[in-house]
Amino acid sequence: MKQISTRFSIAVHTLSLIAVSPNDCTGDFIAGSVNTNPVVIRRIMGMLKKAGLVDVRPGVGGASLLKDPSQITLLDIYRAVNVTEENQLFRIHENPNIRCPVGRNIEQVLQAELRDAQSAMEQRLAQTTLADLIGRFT
Amino acid sequence: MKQISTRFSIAVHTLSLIAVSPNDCTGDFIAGSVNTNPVVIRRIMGMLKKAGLVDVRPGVGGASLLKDPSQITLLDIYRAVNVTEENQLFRIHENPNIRCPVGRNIEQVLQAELRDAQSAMEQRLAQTTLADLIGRFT
DNA sequence: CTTAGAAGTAACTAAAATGGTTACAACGGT
DNA sequence: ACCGTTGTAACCATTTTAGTTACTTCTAAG
Repeated sequence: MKQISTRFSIAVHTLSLIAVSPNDCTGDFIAGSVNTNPVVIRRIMGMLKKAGLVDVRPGVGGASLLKDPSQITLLDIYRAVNVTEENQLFRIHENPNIRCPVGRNIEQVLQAELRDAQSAMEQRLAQTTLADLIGRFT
Repeated sequence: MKQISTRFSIAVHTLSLIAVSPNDCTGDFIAGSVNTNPVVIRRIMGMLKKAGLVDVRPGVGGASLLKDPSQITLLDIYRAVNVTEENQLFRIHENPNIRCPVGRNIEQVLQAELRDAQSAMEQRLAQTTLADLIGRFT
């Protein structure tokens, strides 16, 4: 089955690190904690930057949060790294046979259901903030 | 972003067809309504069969539901076609640095949140039955 | 018993997404 | 000016899909 990219969990990890140790958070340092290649971190940092969650300084290095951890939800992070795809968790097969009653209506009927299901997941993500997570890294 | 396979929507389409026209539901007929290759349908039918949702008869052909449409939820179908993967919608990066407080705890903390989010989506899918959908194919 | 039609399945392919990697340009304090 | 860092481009191996061809197996009808 298809799974949601580790970009999401890496982004949460990255933001947690920045929140916990505001100093020394270079891409290489974060990559060391995540245990991956620094370029992977830079790519994700670029998405977080574009989403307005972090400020990254070229040259000198180091990142800082642009919002308080209590104001950043998992949904914010999820949306930041799931680029380019607007809103579609589920795919629906295309071009069903419109001469068939089922084929003619399946897309519209299913889309409403799947949108609701996706929304249920996202609303759950919106309930947890970065601050909530940090509190559990005892 | 990764999306959930069209296997799911095709499976819903397939079961709807079987429920609406219990006769003549051969793989080729279903493939004609879905507008894909018959082998794709046979593969999905095999999964639905293994999940105990349909009975398919080799030789003569034709499929029939093993449960009433009001007893088949979208979650049942979702689970039937998302084979082999047990329960993981989200992936979490592996082998974080355990010498880092964040790296040491991120997996456990995140896993609880993501499980809840996935569960929220699945519970929404469980609220809709095949009978609900069929009623909308006017 | 034979045959036609259908399911079951293996094997191959193209396309897309992912995550890792190397390489290099651009930037900015010290 | 230098050094460490960010920002990207380019490339690659792996995985997942979904479509396709081809072949075997099965069952009912003739």
